[in-house]
Amino acid sequence: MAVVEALAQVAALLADRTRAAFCSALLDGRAWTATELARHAGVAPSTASEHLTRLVEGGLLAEHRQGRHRYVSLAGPHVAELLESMTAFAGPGEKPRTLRAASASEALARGRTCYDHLAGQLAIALKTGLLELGVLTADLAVTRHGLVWLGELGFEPSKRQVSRACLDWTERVPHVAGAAGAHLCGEFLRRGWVRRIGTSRAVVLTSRGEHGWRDLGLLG
Amino acid sequence: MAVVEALAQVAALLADRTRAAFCSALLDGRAWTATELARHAGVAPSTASEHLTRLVEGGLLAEHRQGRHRYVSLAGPHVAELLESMTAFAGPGEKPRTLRAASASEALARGRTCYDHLAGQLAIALKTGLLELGVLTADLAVTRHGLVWLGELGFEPSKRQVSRACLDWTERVPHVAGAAGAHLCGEFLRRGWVRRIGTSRAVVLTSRGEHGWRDLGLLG
DNA sequence: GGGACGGTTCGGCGCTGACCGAATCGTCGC
DNA sequence: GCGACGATTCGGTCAGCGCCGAACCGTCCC
Repeated sequence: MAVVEALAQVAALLADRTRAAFCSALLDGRAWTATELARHAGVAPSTASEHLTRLVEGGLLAEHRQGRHRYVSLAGPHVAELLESMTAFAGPGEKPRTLRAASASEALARGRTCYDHLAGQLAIALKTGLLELGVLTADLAVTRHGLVWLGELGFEPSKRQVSRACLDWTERVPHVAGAAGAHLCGEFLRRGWVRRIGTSRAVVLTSRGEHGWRDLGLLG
Repeated sequence: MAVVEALAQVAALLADRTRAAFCSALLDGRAWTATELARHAGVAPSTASEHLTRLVEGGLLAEHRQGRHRYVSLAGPHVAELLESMTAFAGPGEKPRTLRAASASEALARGRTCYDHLAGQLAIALKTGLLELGVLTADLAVTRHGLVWLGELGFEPSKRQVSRACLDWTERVPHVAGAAGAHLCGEFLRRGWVRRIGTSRAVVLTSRGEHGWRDLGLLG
């Protein structure tokens, strides 16, 4: 019964609109200040402060104080995976109403970061390429050959699970998370192959990136 | 922002102690009547009825009316996976207080069903055996050889994902879910190799089952 | 030092929702 | 038909919590 209690508690943390908005914003993998989140969610700073305290105590967020700022971020990849799987379950939802909202959600569907890896159509394209190259199996496990291939891109195995399926909530099929997904995303950003759009989670494949992917055999 | 709304709504469904208890009970994969669940959770039948309606409308449960009974069950494997991943996140929780609770939770830790597949120490033993036989890779994907092996046990691939890692909330490591996990569990129950303890989710490996597992090379 | 600003604490308001009991409906079995 | 029983509806109560504004604390910068 203690387990039930714990389940209800973690669910309660996300059951509030404002806290859910905080977590959703933090899915971009970066650290936000308390005020930024308050403005983002449209609540008073005092309200945001209390919510953040609860989320940190609940283990969903990590905080890190610096001078007069309180930076918060997701407590780890496991939190991101939990959030994505819940969002995927919650489903596509209804269509956006305004033109502004429509173009924003379209950009997100095209490509975005999901904590530390890629998501959206871009991630599915990447997965397809990796499948064709024989880096991944159909169940998204990395093959022996795949490990060599990843190694050439600077990947080094750690104690973290190499590959992990993460259900994409816009495409409704799994994309690649785990250590490999995180490494690829980081490498693409570092090389300028993938670039963030403004300050949002949305990303695009640059023309340099398209070139790079083609050279690696990921496209076509 | 519609996505945030949906996330909060599905979380709110599980944020209540009673509803969480319902879902947790239904993780045994069977259908329960409304009254059974009410008694199980210690609430009035009227209260249970309202909760069930909300859970069904939210897509978490499926109902199926028969005469004067209302049977409910989890809406599918995706719900079970969501519940297990949330429970795994919520963590081991504190120790049980009473002797009765302790022995019950010990039985659950030893072996249980998780919707349609095995969980607990028994599932980890199974996973270890499957790894040694080369049926699975370290990332829990089924190998080509594994498909043949499973086929000899009557497994036929469908459109459902063959293998899927499901985080075990007592053992804190992944066990095997997906179509393969479900088939093995069903087959073991059918053969009498694994038996339910009373009416709970807990299961044990029978002596016949131990024999069978040894013959298959799963033990030792 | 003094002002600006990020963050927190506290008191109070208002709404949501979880719960029960009583009444009612439908089904089953005698 | 009649009683038993599972399930539902409805009205009413009560606790919990999300929100804000005001006051306050620390840090930064001039």
